Amino acid sequence: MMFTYMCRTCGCSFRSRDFGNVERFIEPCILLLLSKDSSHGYGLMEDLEKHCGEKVDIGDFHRTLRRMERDGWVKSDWEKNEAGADRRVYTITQEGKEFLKSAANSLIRTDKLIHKFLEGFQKSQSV
Amino acid sequence: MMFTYMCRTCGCSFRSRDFGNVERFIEPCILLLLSKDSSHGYGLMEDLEKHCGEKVDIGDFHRTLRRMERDGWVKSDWEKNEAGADRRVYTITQEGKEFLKSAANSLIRTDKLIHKFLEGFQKSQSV
DNA sequence: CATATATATATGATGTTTACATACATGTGT
DNA sequence: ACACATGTATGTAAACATCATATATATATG
Repeated sequence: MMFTYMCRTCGCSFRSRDFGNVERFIEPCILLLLSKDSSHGYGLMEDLEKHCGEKVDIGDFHRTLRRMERDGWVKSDWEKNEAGADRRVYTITQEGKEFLKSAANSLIRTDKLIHKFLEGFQKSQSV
Repeated sequence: MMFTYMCRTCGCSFRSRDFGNVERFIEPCILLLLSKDSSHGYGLMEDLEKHCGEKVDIGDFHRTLRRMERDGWVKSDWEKNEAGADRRVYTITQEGKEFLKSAANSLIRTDKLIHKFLEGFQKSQSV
């Protein structure tokens, strides 16, 4: 999620990330989907765009899945695919389920911080 | 905000960031404070820990303020200080006020994404 | 059959952000 | 003289994100 700004002095455009990104938000989103059913990377994409509301970079996405396996949240097995290239099918682990729970708790805390900020902001705007 | 994990293979402990951080959340928090009154870095700390709820690294914090000035959200002036080292006093700019508004809007959107996730998660847990 | 397209996974290069340590300067209290 | 509080700043390394590109297979189309 990048943002294009305009430089105030020379008028050149520069890029910066949009604001409000939750770091690695994609991970609990993936785990929530996998907690319902095992799936493969490419197939998770469509569901993710529905659930996360954001476009996902496919390269980054696969790298994220490999890291999640390294971290123990998921495991993978290759599956033969008649209709195209073979698939690596990901399954959530017990540790992944526990991480999903703790991530949900962290997100509740994050949500409170955001609310606290928005409350203060709205108060300042209504003056 | 770091988190200590235990490695599953060798038992060593490794550190990773806690989950749920909003990237550069500190920036709109600073701007919200400065929209009420100009202040200097060190002095903003106490208020920030109240408003952001998290500890702030002072080195990182000053670097953030310098970047925010470079980006045009704030401007600074040196102020003589009888009771210690001189202070760099930051004031919000018009552009900073506009960024604060757009950041608030982004955070409303972020909040919706988190809610969508938490709803799905709670549904999956109640089965 | 050559080419394009959809499905599918992976990596290289680069820049940004964060964490932690450390440096530097001034004034106060003992 | 020394510790401590106040105050700002930088060096370094790891983690993270972005964008481009590589690789492979199956299907559709001219």
